Amino acid sequence: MPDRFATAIDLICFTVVGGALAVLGAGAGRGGRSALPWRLLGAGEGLDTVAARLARTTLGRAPGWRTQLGASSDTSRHPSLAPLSVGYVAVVPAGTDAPPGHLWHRLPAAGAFGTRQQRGMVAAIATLRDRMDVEPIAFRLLPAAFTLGELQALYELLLGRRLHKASFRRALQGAFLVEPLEEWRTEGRGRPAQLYRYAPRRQRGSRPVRFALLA
Amino acid sequence: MPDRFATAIDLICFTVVGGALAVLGAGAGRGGRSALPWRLLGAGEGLDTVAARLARTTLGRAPGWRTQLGASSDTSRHPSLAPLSVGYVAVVPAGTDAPPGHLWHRLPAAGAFGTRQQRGMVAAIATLRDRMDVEPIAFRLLPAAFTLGELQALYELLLGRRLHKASFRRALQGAFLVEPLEEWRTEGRGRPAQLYRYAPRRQRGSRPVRFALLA
DNA sequence: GACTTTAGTATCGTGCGGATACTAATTGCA
DNA sequence: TGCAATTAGTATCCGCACGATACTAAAGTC
Repeated sequence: MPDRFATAIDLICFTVVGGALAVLGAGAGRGGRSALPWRLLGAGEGLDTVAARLARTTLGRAPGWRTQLGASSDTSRHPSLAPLSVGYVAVVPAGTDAPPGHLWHRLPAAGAFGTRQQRGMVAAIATLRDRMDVEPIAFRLLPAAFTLGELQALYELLLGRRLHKASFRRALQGAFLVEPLEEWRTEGRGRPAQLYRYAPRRQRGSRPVRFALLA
Repeated sequence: MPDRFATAIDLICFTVVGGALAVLGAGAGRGGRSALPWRLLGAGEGLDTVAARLARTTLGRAPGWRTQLGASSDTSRHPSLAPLSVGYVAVVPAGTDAPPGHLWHRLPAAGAFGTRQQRGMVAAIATLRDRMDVEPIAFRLLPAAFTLGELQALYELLLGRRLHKASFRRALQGAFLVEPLEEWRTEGRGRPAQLYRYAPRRQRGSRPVRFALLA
């Protein structure tokens, strides 16, 4: 008879709030400790299925993107007391309200979470950064219509460094990922910015561009 | 009382045999089915600890590199009957003998493994390919001393495409990853190739080179 | 000794990415 | 109403990394 373990699914859900990444915390009032949303795995349930349901019921909507981070054995204590946990990252567009009983914690959320969960967040952001060149993570963190300035700012946020405007746009154009709308948005002063939408057309001559390499 | 699950650790261990990747299978005789080495997680054990021990006891030595792939809930049946499994990838240098009761299966090992395990191998190779630019995976798949031709052939094997010799060497030089030995190896006909060893010196001016981008 | 084979290097051209500077369109203010 | 300031977006130039090609070097083979 082998050992058996309770298994928790953790959700690390990011959005953008005021130009910074923010992570969804459950049950925190003012200044108090927060925790990642989680759910125990039930018999006969698949990991991805449970993670998808956890995200959907927590947020009230399906996240724009989601993937598994990996499994960890919690020598330090998981809130559920489960010795095994499987982490999932998800993203929702900027502007998504935190569901009732939850809060967006802008990073670095030094005080709000335990150190174990903060380590998970670091790994989660690394995953976002690693995969954003090949998956539409940045676009899922933005509303359907966005300006190229917002898109670049998001890339800079995830990559942790400034990008060159002309190079960014050249690369973006070469990748055939976005489509301009006949719509402009004026943001205070300055020339209005044209809005774009994510419309990837993988076509002949669309060379793959690794934005992460741009300066 | 939450549901509890037996949990298996799977080991996907690669080496190079005759210019092709090979994966370690347990218990296969001639032509028979093979299975990945695995071990059930015990109470109070950490995932990484168990994976390291599984690799060490299976191979008789610590692998040159190892990392977690992720967790999966086995709707199709795991050999251990555990409903949960956590996969690990590892590599050992070319020339490592298969331990007693095990065999190296050169890829594509179409017949030897079940489809579930073959999917894991595909994911494992994708992980190797994704991380080989930032972790010394290729060097752990080679003996301590190797020729640049062998190194390039290994990169080509993992990336699945030919690389340009001069570009590869230029990039390698710029990365300060290897050090020439005062030793040459003659391989049948042709000029002998100088041997090198992995000796990374992260120093001023060692620009990071993404070999995966080379043609 | 000529040919073949493999290792390794040099040279050149092209194209991408970064710097810089420019145009465009709006707000704020005198 | 016009000018400065601000932000969006583009054009031009240039350096350099990469790929192509051709070369040299050192061994085996006939």
